[in-house]
Amino acid sequence: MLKLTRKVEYSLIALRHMQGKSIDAISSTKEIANQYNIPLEILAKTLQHMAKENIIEAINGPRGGYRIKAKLNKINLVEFFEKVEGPLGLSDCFYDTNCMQIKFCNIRTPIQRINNNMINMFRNMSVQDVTN
Amino acid sequence: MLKLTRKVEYSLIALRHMQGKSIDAISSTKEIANQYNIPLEILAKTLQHMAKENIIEAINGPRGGYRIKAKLNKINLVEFFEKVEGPLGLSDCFYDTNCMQIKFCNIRTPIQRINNNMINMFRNMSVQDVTN
DNA sequence: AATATACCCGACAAAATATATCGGATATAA
DNA sequence: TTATATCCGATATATTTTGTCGGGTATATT
Repeated sequence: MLKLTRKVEYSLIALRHMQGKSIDAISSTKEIANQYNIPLEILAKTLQHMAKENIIEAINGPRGGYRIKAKLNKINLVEFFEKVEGPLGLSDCFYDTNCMQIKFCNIRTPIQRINNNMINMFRNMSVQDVTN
Repeated sequence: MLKLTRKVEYSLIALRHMQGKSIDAISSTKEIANQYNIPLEILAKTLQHMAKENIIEAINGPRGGYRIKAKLNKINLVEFFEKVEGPLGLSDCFYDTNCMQIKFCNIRTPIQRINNNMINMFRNMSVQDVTN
């Protein structure tokens, strides 16, 4: 409950890794996977995903890899989490109306207040706050 | 990612239900399950668990059920979540040292800061803030 | 042009977690 | 005595997360 996924963690590890290099240095999947002991294929997927979201940029071919593309201090953690993992919320019912209990539920409003607090907290932090 | 479990939600729904009654009124599992459309057996487990944690009190026999035992304004949400679901943290590595990546990890400290923010947020809210 | 390296990507598989069910027990009011 | 309600371990199902596989495309280097 209330955990980050590995995908988010791997993404942050990779970004922090790239952040530690000069601005246009390139990091390959293999390099990062080896250094942080992350399964190669999973990390590959994760990086491809971030590339699609324009957080990083892919360079093909031998000597290829990735480098940071976005301004990490301009992306807050809610945006980042949603780019990597999809909709964010303490309960599905805040972005998906398929809950069978919704019409009986007596805690939706109070939970929503907590949810707003959580969202605000994450909105007040940038990716760079984590990767720096 | 970052979701409450049904168990926590059912617990809160039940507490709020009881909170709406007079102090020593008794609510049965069946009554609550019916009213909020919750599977009976799951709710039963959930209530038994809360009873063991002394949040509510069980009354056996016919016309039995549960009533609130603890001061809900004295239990913060971290305590509550941990009573119901166990240890709380954005990553396992903050309460369990079994992560194979821990010695390579470059984001543990920054994530821990976020984790502390989240914990503090939940610590500043009582169960009663939700059930009232 | 051939080759080797690295990204691309959908489909699949395994593992972990969350959710739900079952069966038989005990307690107690009526 | 009976019916109702809690108690509780074991098991089953569903969902989500995590990891794997196979065959593709792009490009630097030789």
